[in-house]
Amino acid sequence: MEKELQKDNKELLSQRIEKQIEKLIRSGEIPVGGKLPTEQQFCEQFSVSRNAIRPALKSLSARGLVKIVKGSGVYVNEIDPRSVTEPIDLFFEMSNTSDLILHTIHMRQLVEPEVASVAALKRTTEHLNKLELNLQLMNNCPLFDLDKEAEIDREFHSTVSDAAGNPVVNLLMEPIYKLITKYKLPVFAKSEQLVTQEARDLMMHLHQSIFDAIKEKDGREAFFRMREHIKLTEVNYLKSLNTQ
Amino acid sequence: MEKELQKDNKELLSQRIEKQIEKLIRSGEIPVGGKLPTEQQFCEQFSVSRNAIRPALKSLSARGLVKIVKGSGVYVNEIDPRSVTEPIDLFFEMSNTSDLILHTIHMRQLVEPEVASVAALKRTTEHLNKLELNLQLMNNCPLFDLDKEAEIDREFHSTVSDAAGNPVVNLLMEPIYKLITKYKLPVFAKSEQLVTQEARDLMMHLHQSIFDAIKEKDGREAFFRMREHIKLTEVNYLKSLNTQ
DNA sequence: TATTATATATTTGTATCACAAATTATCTAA
DNA sequence: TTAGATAATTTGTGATACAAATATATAATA
Repeated sequence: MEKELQKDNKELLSQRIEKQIEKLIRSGEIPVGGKLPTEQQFCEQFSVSRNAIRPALKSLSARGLVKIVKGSGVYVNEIDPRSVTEPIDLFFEMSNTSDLILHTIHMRQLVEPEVASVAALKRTTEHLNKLELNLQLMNNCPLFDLDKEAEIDREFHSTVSDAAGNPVVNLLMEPIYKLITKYKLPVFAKSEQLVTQEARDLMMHLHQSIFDAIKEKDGREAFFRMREHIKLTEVNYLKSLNTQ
Repeated sequence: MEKELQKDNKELLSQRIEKQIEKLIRSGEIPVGGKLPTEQQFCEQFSVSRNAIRPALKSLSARGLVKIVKGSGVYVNEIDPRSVTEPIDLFFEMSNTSDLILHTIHMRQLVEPEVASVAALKRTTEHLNKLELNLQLMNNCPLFDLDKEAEIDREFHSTVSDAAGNPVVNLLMEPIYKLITKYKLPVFAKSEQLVTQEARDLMMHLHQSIFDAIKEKDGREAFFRMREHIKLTEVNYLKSLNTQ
């Protein structure tokens, strides 16, 4: 049962084969966890060599559709939610303009206040513990260790999102949180004139007030404190741009 | 100048090579548009065969980091924003549970009213024209052509997002809009009892009112009409689940 | 000189063959 | 029945050759 490969010429053999195999997967013909035909079988079906099959499988593997196990076979992958945003991470990382960062901050302004509000209602004690620990870590973080500060900051917001209990929001916001690390790079490059104890105290105070609201299940309060916090984040970022 | 390959054994040769080459790219050592060494050169540098290099390059290509041009070479890719969400599309497509869809609808409730509000202030006449055309298309869409209706619906919301002028929001919301097509599948599977002219009229009326608000640059009105619309969307989806 | 056409060289894609390495299936012995 | 050894299967890598697309160099022409 040899299969047809529509020859759109200009398209490589391995690419046409990749599309064929992808169809098998996306259509559900081969279920998740199921085993694909062996390279040999594909070779016969498509009447090509392994050198045409292997790049197709490798590409599908890199895209997360299949998992290749040496000595065993190729299996349809259960997609890992944590991996699907990696291309976005890369994109943000490589187009790291101030415009982009401002857009991400604006998106945070859209999403995070509401998220904090929902988190206040749905949070578990585990979330509270994690947030409390986070506040301590921030308190112990050296004033000039901006990388560590940013990482703790990221963790805080990521945890609040998690507490809101919407995995879709989590998934899509994570790449944005990862950018927090980049917020203060201009500051660091410029000088330490903006790295003050007051700025740190203000940030910590806002984190604390957000935490308190979430702890008290006060959604409205959490909403406004978060909005205030992100607004301050934007102001600080703009300030750091201007002093450059 | 042969390069070191730390042998974490268990990890394949081609995978270690892929990481090495990825470093060259992410570090910026080879700039965007720059040309990578040829397969031959890599073979010499790493003292391996082409069969170890080619899968590494193919994987990087599938992940969007490089572009392989037959007869020419391998080049560092300028990442295409439209492609970075493809893994998310696939993930949503393959984990198509009612829970997931509800979560996406909740995210829409978080984001879209604000987006509509901003769109009302920033929209261009091109956006208005596109939206107006969209309303006509919906008006001419047969009542029972649910696929077409969903596609027009998706286009409407996508355009409103675009009008808001935040590419990050656009990028991250697009995978969610693509799911609109799936909303009414349960309905279709069940029966046509929920496919009524009234429901269609109501939806069109809301689209129209959102459009009007955006046209009049009335952000507040756009906000509430959009909120109403998404709320209705959720109600309809829940209804369709219950009748199943 | 500048441009075009031709020829040559370079580079990636595919075909074979061979073997290594990991896994899976089979068989044997206790 | 179970444990261990053996064989078979399957993907990974090496090597060589050639096809196909592109890039470079050369030569011819205006």
